[in-house]
Amino acid sequence: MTNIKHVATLAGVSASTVSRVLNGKSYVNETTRQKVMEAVQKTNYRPNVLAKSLKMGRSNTICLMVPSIQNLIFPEIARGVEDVARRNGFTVVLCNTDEDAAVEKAYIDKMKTRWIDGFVVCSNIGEADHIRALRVEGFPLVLVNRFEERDINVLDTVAVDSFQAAYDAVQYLVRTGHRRIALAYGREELYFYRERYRGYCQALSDAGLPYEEALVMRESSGVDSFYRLTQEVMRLPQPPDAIFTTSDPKAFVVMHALHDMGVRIPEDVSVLGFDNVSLSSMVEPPLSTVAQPLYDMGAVAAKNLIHQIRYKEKNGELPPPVRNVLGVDLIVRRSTR
Amino acid sequence: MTNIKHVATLAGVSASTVSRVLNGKSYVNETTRQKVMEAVQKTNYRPNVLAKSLKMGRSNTICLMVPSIQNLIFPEIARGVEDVARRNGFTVVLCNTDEDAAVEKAYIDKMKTRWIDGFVVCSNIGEADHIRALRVEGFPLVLVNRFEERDINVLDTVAVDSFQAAYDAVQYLVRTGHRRIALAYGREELYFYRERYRGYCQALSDAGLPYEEALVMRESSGVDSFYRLTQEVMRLPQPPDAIFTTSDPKAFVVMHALHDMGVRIPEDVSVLGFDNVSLSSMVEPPLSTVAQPLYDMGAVAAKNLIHQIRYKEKNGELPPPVRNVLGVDLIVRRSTR
DNA sequence: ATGAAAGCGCTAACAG
DNA sequence: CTGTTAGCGCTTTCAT
Repeated sequence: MTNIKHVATLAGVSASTVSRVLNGKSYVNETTRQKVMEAVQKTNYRPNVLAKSLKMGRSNTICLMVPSIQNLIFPEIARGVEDVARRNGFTVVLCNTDEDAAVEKAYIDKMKTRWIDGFVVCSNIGEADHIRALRVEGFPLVLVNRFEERDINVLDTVAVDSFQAAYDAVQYLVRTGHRRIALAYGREELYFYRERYRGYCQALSDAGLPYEEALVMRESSGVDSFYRLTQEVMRLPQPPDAIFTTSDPKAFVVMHALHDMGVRIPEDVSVLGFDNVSLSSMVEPPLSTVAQPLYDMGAVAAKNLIHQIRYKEKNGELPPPVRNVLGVDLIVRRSTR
Repeated sequence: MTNIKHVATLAGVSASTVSRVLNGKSYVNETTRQKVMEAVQKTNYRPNVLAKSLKMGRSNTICLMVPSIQNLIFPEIARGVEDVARRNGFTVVLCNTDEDAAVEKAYIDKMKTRWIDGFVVCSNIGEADHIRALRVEGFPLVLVNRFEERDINVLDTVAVDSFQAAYDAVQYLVRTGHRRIALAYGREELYFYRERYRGYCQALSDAGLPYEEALVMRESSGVDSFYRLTQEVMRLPQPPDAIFTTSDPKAFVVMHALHDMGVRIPEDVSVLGFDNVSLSSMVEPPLSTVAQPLYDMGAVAAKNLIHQIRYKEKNGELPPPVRNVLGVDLIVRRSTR
């Protein structure tokens, strides 16, 4: 690898001059600038980012922490993050945590020693104060999707309005004639699932429909538990005429169970999902769902993070936190009537 | 951030001694070792990886290059890579290339300036000599899934035996009574798709079945083109009684088209996929498929890469390339009879 | 406008 | 066994 000194001697100048022309921070005589550029070309010189980072205390690298990239929604988010990172000269390090606090902590620790510039995290942050601590320590941080109510406007967040989205979704179901709407609830420790639940309740109530505990399916052991829960709810004396699921993967399981029971979708019961994961259009029937702009969420998160990084560089402190709320789209396909 | 000097003065020794106890390369008096460890604890000292990398010419970071993490198979592979990387103290940088040679080159360039230790690449390497060049330049490199025949035993590779897997799959179809087996061919510029095609042809021929060009569906514009192709093939005077697809996403599209035509699966036609992507068990009917051990492929690739890195460190040169061939499993679900 | 020198934090000879 | 020194490649005062 050719270094700045080679270039300098080749151009007949000092290393500092080369640095100056490359970083354009200071004025340099046009003719020497030319000479330097020539030498750079000739040697195909690339500055050593490590050395630069060491010197500058900045690595142009950000860390993306997700529970698991195997979970359908995170590849989309990750792609959004990576695209804007790349366009801004940043590199992204991928960390799968499996929602294990120990792994998370170990990763954070490791990232700090690399002088990572900031963190985009989609973690289960309920108890995760080691994540919140990041901002206190001065690290740019943005939370995507997973955070608590108390984090809003305290930390930077990006998400959809889960309450409103669920409310609108259920209202749609009511408007299209459904009267007994079941809910496939997600893990209750996650704020956004609680919000979707609230939206469901509120929409029911505003429509004058009763809330029935028997109609809310509560996940016990992973998404697969909805297979059994679907069977149970459909065997009720008065089974539901629609099932609103708080995520697409749950909808897939529900549809599967329904199919195995010989229940027709949407003739006997409508199924409405949440997320619009890439495969939701491929199942049979194609799933109606509330589309979260996953890619955009990643992109917005990265933009916000990079803004924080630059702001901090300039002002020595983090900008005030901002809450990014993105809109959803109701995609009507063929699983609802 | 506390640095090695703080620790040194706190422990009343020199920086080199601290370095020595932390890296355990050289013997250190037990009592001074104690003192140092104490100081390390007290200050919660973490070595600055950047400085270390700069000094050592190694970053403990590897680069994972994929066309797009949004493509269903790459999250699994990525997870395999990341898990073994983490367990070995490596960090992974994620690069989505969209199979764009320019993006690939830019990434490689950038990675080199970070002194990345090695590359795991799942790229469209047909013409990509900038990838092959990596090994010539001394970079540890392993190719997953995508490579040409001429790369085998020249570069490190990991993949399944696509020919054999396809051969066995078609043989299974024949054994279960299918006589007119269509093939959903993939992009022909990819070696592994050509191999699957070869396996298909050979199995047909060995079973005494004729090869019919009309029965091979050739992708024109992305996976969606199989919707139309399926319609066409099913409208043939003698339609197929089975469709073997060279990837699961193609199978999903095929099934979709079949369903829309009112063709029953598997009663009228069996569908057999390839990959065993996580969603293949969730579609209706659950997809029978040739399971590639995607996670393991990633894990093996990372292991191989790390071995190369260590070998090179020790011997100053790369070890001879190895070809890793992993086994597949035929998963029979309900889309085949 | 440019060069010399110091230093980011660490490791590895080289002495002792 | 341990301290001193040099240097990885870069940026940034401070002189000139």
